[in-house]
Amino acid sequence: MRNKNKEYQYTNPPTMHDVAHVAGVSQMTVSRVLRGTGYVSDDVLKRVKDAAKSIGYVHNRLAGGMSKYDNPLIGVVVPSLQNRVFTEVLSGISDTLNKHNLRPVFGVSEYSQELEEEIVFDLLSWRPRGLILAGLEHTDGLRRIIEQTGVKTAEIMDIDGDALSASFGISQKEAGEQMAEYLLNKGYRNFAYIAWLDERAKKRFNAFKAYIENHGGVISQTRISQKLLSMKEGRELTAEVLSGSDRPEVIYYANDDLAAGGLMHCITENIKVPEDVALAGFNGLSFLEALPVQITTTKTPRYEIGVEAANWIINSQTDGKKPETYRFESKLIIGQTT
Amino acid sequence: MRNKNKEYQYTNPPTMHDVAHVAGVSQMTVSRVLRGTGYVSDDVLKRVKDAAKSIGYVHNRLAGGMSKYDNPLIGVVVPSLQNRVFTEVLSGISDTLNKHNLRPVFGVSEYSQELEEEIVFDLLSWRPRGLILAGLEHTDGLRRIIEQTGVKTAEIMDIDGDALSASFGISQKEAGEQMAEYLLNKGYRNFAYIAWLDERAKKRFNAFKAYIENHGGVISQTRISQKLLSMKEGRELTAEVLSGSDRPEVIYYANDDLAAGGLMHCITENIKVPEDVALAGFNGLSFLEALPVQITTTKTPRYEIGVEAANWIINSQTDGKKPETYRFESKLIIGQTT
DNA sequence: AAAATAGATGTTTGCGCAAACATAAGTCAA
DNA sequence: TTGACTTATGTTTGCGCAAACATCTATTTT
Repeated sequence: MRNKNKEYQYTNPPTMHDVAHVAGVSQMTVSRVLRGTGYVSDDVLKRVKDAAKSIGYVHNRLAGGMSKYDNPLIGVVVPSLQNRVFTEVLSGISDTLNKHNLRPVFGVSEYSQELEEEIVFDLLSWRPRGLILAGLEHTDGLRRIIEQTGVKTAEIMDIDGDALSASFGISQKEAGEQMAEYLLNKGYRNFAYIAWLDERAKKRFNAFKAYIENHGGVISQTRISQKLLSMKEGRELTAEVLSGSDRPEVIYYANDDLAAGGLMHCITENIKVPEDVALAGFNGLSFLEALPVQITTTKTPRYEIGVEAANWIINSQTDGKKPETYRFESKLIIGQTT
Repeated sequence: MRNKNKEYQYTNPPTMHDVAHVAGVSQMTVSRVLRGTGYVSDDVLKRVKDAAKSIGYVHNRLAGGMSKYDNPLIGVVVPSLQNRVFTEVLSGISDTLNKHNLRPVFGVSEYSQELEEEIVFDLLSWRPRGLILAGLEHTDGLRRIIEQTGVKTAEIMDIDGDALSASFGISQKEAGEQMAEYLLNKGYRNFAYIAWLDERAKKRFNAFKAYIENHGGVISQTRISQKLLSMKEGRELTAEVLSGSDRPEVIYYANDDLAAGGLMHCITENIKVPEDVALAGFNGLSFLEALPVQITTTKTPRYEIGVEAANWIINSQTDGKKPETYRFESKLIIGQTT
């Protein structure tokens, strides 16, 4: 075996055995060198590393992953990549995983629970160390799979409901009520609501509506977009809402993009904000700071949620514990539009 | 073996062998049922599927992946998730891969070639079917690894340079020249440039600058942000550029977010666009349509680039072919800001 | 009726790695 | 100088699956 023959015909792609042959050691020694475990002499260390580099050896995790059970993959499923909220959470997740040399494998569910289930089932075939999902609403099938496999699962963005094992997010209910309370205190009574109803927005709005109606206010109009939520959509729906005879005093939007679109409509049409109509958004995206007028909104710690969810996957023990809730605070940002 | 004993104590997590035991068939038959290949009777088919579901069996790709060589993972590395351009490309990639039941494993390089190399090396340990990278600029180490492993690699967003094996994008050079030509024809001669210099923007600007200077124009100011490119940044830098004594006639921005920020500054400060200063962006993001004024920009087919790159990975043969270039057309969108 | 074929299932084997164990040489204390 | 450890390496084994091949039965063809 101590044969430094550089002409060795290794298989394609090269294996540890090929590296071992070139370096004149055993396969196991190569394994030790490449993982940095156990005892290895300096001489052998160098020979092996050189050999690996010279033949272009790349570790094969499919093989090693089989014998042990410690996989550096984390499954991540988000509803959309078009929504900044999710890309910011993803950023937090990605940055955190990077630090630990873990990789996200991921899927986009298009806001469909069925597709989410399919994707998760597929992701589980990679035996990921953990799973990060958006929201608390999932199919029964998904819940069952997760229980049966016992995969460590973090649910992000929402904490109002039953978590599988840990949820990370703000209270949508509280955020809705907080905004309602603020707007009522400002004296507004006639409200409109513009949204695209994803689960989180739905919870927020229900709390908002209940609070308003219990305190002498009224939701006189609601507009639910079927398309995705964007500035353009917000602008169009705002035009609709304001064109009617019963003009609301305030429009509450399901997110900042919609609200910013509404503001653009008002600027274009010379509608005074907040005198003619007040506007409020949700999320507290940073682009709001660049607008001519600061929009009132609720700021949510999206990046941090991603970071903490990822950290939890990495560090926590979940041996039969009860579901945990990691509550993040949302913050009312009072701008010039209310 | 024909033993339908439901009390069978299977290992945790369950394997095909466990399913086989419960269903009273051989492991190989289970494999056939679950993959839908070969001959299986209806009776056995049902028994196996039921057994798999009842014990919560999830396919283990780490095992199967070893014996064959056909992996449903695709490695994807993008510079950032904060930049909409990349999330839109990712959407195209993700949608396309979804259709073929392939999954992206992915990493964010933070615009660092060194980090990109590290991530790619790590991704390769999963023996992905292909790799999608952003841009044509990579470390020598990365190039070497890709050659040695022969992994099928698509490079997206840029085609002005040497591709490893296939590049998908627009000609940044041409886009820069096109905008320069248009603005010169409009009569503008004094230009400012605001950017965050990533490789693509750099190429675009160099072509833009050369064209301007060769045709009697002058770039009187350039501002390079060290932070990420955002509306807020665009607004601040625009304020700076316009505060000097030598006011440019036009500001060319490296992307639409910056340009929109500039527009917001002008709206706020009552600066007339394009009379006092003209503005031009890049990308043609859809949120521009919601702004009070249409910004002149260059529209790029980001989603399509993602789709085509993914399709190429899925379908093409790359046995020693020369590098291919898939050229997409960018389109000048003339708005009201020039 | 014999031969050929389609249909349904089982058995053996090996993928590339790392855990577990085995060996062997060198170092140190008593 | 012996035994106990430390350091450095090798050997065997099995992870879970799918390819390759082997059987065997029921049809169909000639």
